[in-house]
Amino acid sequence: MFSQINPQLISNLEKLGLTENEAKAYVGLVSLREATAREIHELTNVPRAKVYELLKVLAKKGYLEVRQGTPTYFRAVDPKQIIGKIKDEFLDCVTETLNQLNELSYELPKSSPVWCIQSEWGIKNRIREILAGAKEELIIFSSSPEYLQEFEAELQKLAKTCRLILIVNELERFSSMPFKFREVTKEFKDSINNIVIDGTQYNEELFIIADGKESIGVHSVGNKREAVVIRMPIVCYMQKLIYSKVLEPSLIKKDQ
Amino acid sequence: MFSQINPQLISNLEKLGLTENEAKAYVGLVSLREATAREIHELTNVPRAKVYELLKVLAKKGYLEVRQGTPTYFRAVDPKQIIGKIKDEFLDCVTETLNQLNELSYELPKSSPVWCIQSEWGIKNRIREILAGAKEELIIFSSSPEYLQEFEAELQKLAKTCRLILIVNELERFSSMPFKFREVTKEFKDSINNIVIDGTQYNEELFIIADGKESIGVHSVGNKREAVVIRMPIVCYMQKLIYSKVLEPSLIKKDQ
DNA sequence: ATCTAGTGTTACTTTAGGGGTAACAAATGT
DNA sequence: ACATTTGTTACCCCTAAAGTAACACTAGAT
Repeated sequence: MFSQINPQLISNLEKLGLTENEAKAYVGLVSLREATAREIHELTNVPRAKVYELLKVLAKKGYLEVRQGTPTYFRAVDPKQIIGKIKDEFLDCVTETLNQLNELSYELPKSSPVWCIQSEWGIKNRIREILAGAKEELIIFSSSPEYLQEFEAELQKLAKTCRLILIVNELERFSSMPFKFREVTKEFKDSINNIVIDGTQYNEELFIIADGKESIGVHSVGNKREAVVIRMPIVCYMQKLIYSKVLEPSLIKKDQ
Repeated sequence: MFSQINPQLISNLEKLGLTENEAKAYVGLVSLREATAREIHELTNVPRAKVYELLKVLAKKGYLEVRQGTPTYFRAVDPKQIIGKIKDEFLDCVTETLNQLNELSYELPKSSPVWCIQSEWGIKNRIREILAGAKEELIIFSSSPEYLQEFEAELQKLAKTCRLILIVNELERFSSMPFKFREVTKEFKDSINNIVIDGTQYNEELFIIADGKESIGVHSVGNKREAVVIRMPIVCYMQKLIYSKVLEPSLIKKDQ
């Protein structure tokens, strides 16, 4: 009674493959250490009638031990063992699945010209992929220090192997990062600040051009982020051109 | 068409948290690399109407990228990334869950006298636990070399630190294992061979007594295995006595 | 021995999520 | 202008899991 069950724990166990009631019963039993069906029911509010079958299932899975009798007593197996078992089985499944998927997809040609990515994780993932693939030149425009910072490690590595051109909208806000930044023209800065199309406001946060053939633009629409990957060489050359005009003339690198 | 979808792969992906249709759609897209909703539908037989929402969900999860248009094109993200992400999230969940469970259960007192274990895995687990806890003496009866063999490694370690008494029903069948075995009396051998209670046949496969205070008996009922753990010192002393009478008199160790 | 409270089982209802089908508006192509 | 395809919506169906209620059986109490 005093120790109310942690709903977060229940939902975690559900992610590990138990049903809600199974999770509740197991947690109840771990709390009580050793108990009858009724005691578990009273602690967890799982219908008493259900507790019996649940415990049977859990016993068959090896999650608990049984002492026959009236009433029957149950005892939880050490969670470390149980969770360890679940983990091992899951990891086996992971490697097998990956192998099976790889049989289907020889290697990804990354063929197509324009792609839109809608998941936060997918965007970061793709950015890292592009950074990892950059060989010679990397042009980056950023208006969000926080977001850029997430890739600081990768960028520092890249700084050794290829030409890094970092363009930002306000120098001061990026002063904490150990890179040489350039600033865009005021004109450009104002024009990019808040783009509104069809009533929705776009906010360009990051733009990367790698080796003049691959680009990714990240912008937020409302509170959602979205990214567009463009792989057509022509488009990227064009965009390179734009960015070279976007910089304050005095800051343009000569050898570019 | 030619590359029929591997149902094993689908069920694996389901274990990793996708629904059946999500799995099919994803596998279809990985196979096609880049495709429209219709193409995925034709390859996987997932109703076309469903494909759209499925792909939306998968895109939001970051499993694929989108090229807007009519028709909209979809592209699978490298499975290594996706499965890796799923794995990481799962492992996070595992450690969090374990911590939460451990907050509930300080340490398991393993108090109670008699417990029954019904899962194959749970039995082996408990046997190893008992072996690990043995300090001085270990009496083991086995009638199944295959089963005993599973614990060969543990037993070899134990042989150095405590008195190992291995009793078997037929010496020849255990000749492949590097231990000194003793044989039971014919009388006992016959009596234990096939015990029938209430029409069901019990087959005692393994019996362990550790330090005269903890015992586990494993027997098969029909094709199912079951184990009984007994932790009452009295019972175990009694059983030790029985086993000392069970051995051929000539084989009894003097200092026992 | 009888009564009663608690144990264990069974059958039924409800609910939610996933899957399948059909119909339709919008977009595209002829 | 028409036919086809795309993308969306509204349904139905089925199942797994959760919740409910009733009942036979046991064990202890009187």
